[in-house]
Amino acid sequence: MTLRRADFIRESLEQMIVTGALANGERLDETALSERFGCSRTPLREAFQALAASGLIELLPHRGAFVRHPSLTQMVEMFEVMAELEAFCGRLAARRVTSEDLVRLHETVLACEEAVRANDHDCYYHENERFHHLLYRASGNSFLADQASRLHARLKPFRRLQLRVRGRLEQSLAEHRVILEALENGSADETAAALRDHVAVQGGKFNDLMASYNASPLSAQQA
Amino acid sequence: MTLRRADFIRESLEQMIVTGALANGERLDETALSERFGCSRTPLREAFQALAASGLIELLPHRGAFVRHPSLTQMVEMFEVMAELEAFCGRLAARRVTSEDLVRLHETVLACEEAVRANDHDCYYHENERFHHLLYRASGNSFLADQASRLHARLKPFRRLQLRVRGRLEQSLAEHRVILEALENGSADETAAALRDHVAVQGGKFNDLMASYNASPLSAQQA
DNA sequence: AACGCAATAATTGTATACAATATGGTTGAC
DNA sequence: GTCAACCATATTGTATACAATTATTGCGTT
Repeated sequence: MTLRRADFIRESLEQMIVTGALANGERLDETALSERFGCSRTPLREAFQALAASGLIELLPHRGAFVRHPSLTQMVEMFEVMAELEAFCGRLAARRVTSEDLVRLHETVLACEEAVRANDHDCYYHENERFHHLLYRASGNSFLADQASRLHARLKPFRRLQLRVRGRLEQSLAEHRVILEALENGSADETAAALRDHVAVQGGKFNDLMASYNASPLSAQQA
Repeated sequence: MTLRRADFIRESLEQMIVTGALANGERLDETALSERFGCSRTPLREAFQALAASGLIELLPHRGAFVRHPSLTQMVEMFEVMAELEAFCGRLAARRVTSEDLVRLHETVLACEEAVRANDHDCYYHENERFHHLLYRASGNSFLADQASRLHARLKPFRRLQLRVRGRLEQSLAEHRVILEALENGSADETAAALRDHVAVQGGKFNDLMASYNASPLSAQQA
């Protein structure tokens, strides 16, 4: 039971940052936040350390904690890395995937199909998460899986925006099917390529992303 | 000027962990360490947060901080990811590298040659670091460069052990030459492949690594 | 003798008090 | 009138005191 006050605060602040409730460049006032959370500055400062480590805020000595939303450039850079990490997961998984993994992956694809039919974006979103995390684990490299999961989590708000684009659900589902088929065939190159294309921000997707970025509350001026 | 006590402590503890001065599974006593560093528990706890974020220690609620050295399996996993990250850096750099970057890379290769002639392992080690960091930056993706640098830093103690193996210096230098040549030719595939081979733990290198791992102070029993 | 429970001790988590540093405004000189 | 230096204020960094939780040890029971 991890009932540490600091952990709760970290998660809360993380939510507030990624949802845009806290604007970019905003300074996190320790006193104000401690009153808001009904605690002292101590657990807040511990939460700050963790947030700074994951890059969500910047900690300037004797000056305070500042929210750092990724710029459009940084976001594209992160997606570029994410695409490569996922491709590598797929490459390894093509050799190492177990039959149980494949069963679970098939389940998520079926669930995704159901979600598309029902036009249930939230459901699709969650099954999509499950598909990707299963894939990370199927790589057989737990360190890689952790790294991929972390970056995946950081890109979460932007992915959510992307899925709002009309027709993206169906396209995403079709790509999942291609990935899974390549995986079952055990062809590493095809799996990797399919995942890279699935994740990478390129062509029309870039314009969609840029549009949603500009429309999102995260788009406040950069430092 | 970042003269925070907590930052100094973090670096100190980091050193103590990676050098093996702190054994695996060892519990970090807040009171004992605060006396040793001549400070209170507060900056120590902040340092713990940062160390936990980079995976060097594990923070169990109400139980304390425990040193977590990577197991041989985890180490191999990390090298597997490192190889892929560097390969990707090379792939991008092959398209994006500037002439200034190439000049600097040539300088490090020359310095490495000098170090090999003088049989100066420390000098070679530092120039090797410089070569790789230049490459990360040359990828033109600063997020990727950061991620690569972080993992590179975490693998530092093990790489140092590897370079001790007889003949490894000359082989490493030769590989640097191949990488740089591929980079100058602008051939992404060759650069990526050369870097993957350079970093990957495979064949005889695996045995060398395993031997040095078992001989190192980090090899204490896993949790 | 072994197991379980309870009280005690030790350690972590949090609050508060104090010290050090940066920021902003005011005053003075040029 | 502008710039620079200095002081006042606010905020961060650290120390210490207190609360909450866990580990340990001893005792009693089976």
